[in-house]
Amino acid sequence: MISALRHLSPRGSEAALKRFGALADLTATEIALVRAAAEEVEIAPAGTEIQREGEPVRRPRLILSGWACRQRVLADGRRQIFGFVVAGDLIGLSLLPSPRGAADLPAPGATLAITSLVTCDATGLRQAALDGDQAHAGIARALSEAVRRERDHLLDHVVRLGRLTAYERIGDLLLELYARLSAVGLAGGGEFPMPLTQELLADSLGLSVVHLNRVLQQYRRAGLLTIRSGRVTLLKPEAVVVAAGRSPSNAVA
Amino acid sequence: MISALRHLSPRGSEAALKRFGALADLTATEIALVRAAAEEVEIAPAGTEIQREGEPVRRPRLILSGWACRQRVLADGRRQIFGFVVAGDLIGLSLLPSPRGAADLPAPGATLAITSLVTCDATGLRQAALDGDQAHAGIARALSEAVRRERDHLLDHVVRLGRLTAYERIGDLLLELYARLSAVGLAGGGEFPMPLTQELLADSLGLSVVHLNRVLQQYRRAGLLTIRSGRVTLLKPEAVVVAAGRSPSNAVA
DNA sequence: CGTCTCGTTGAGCTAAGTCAAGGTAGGTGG
DNA sequence: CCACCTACCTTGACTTAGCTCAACGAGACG
Repeated sequence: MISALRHLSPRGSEAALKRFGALADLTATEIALVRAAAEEVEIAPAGTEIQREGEPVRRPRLILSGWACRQRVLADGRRQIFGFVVAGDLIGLSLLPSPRGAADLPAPGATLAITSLVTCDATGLRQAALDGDQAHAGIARALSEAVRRERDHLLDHVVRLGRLTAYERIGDLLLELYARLSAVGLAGGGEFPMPLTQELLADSLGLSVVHLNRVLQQYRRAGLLTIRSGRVTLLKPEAVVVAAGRSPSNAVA
Repeated sequence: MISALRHLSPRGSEAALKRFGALADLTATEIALVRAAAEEVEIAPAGTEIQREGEPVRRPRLILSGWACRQRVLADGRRQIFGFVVAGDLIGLSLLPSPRGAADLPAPGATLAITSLVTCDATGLRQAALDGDQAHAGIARALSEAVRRERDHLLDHVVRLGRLTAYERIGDLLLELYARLSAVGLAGGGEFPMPLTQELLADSLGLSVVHLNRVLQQYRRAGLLTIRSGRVTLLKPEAVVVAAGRSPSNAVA
């Protein structure tokens, strides 16, 4: 199931590495450490279940390129997606101490590769962060920051699902993705790649595919944005911010 | 705002301490450490905002008795509650390394005392967990476990909001509360105290108060449970499990 | 004996879901 | 090159879960 090929010399992972470094100031030594970790990559084809729910958590990995999502599937087939993972994000990372005991716990959700996914092992980075060595303080800060952001995204998602309308939810999620992809250099000028099917978006936003489609039409007809051939174009980003019901101050976050 | 009285010799906190100890096996020394931390308590009256959103995170605290909730309020007044906190739970705890930098970050949500809330400072416990001393391994495991459970509850909440019907959401939340309170000895025989108003429940479950009320009627009329004078009674717990759409295996979790 | 908070109920409305039928584009095999 | 999948998107018609507005009841409290 985790059919993975191993390669050397990854391509196209520069952005992810740069973004990881942007989480905190890193020393030259630390940067070298990160690059070394990214030397040996694993490629998972689209559709692969990187992590199965309930099975022991795998070692932490840094995404170098591609998209994944964390999800849970109910007994009757209903699915809820917790969030999406893009280049520069980490999966399976917990900065809890106690190396033993903390691992081998059942995963609270599955992780699914949406596109072909290139990752590298982040176990070394995690250990560097936890060894208390002052020389690795930057790595520690970067990983803390990554964990913190993941948690914040989850809280945002709870608000979306609980208290935003379908129209607001969509705008809000697209703005989050735009901001996150911009940080990795994968978005700019209001555009970004969008490999997510409407089914994935619907299962993330707690909507039916049909309704999601109709609400997207509203955005399209209002001239606020378009989604075509795997790309999102925010034609009027400020208007989308308003549509999402965000306060202007919260806009860029 | 954080009008807090300081007392010694807390009363009624035994259950919370016992439950904290149940998160992991603790040595006698560790138990003494926890008891020492619980010597000096802070009492926040109901309605107090223990932690304001956006303000620097306060030092971690262990709840000895009372209820609180973590929430976010939107610009137009809509509110989303992320979850409830009861005796034995921790608030403001992050086990990230880097003592500096990790603190002073803006809180991603507010924490509100629902009832009068008795807490004690958990900074010492946190430090004991992070100092790497083998003598504190139990504390470290207990805190990791607490963080892990909090995250799992949040994921459950996302599923509730995104993919469960109102009827299922209510049953599911009540079952979670029942399980958690049972662990502290505050619930048993299908009964537990319920200081939450219908407004709090509604803002947690992403429903309107009116609709929440009506769905509660359904449960009541079906003879599955009652909520009266601050107490929930699960008359047919197994039937509630079914109503919540949980698989039997997942029932007790 | 007002007033306040909380719970309850009715009436009517709307956001969102379901069911069902096409449409489009890329991919594969004859 | 065409014929045929298959996965995904789109649209229409209809149903329903959940919301809003509004009124009222009951207990708590000064």
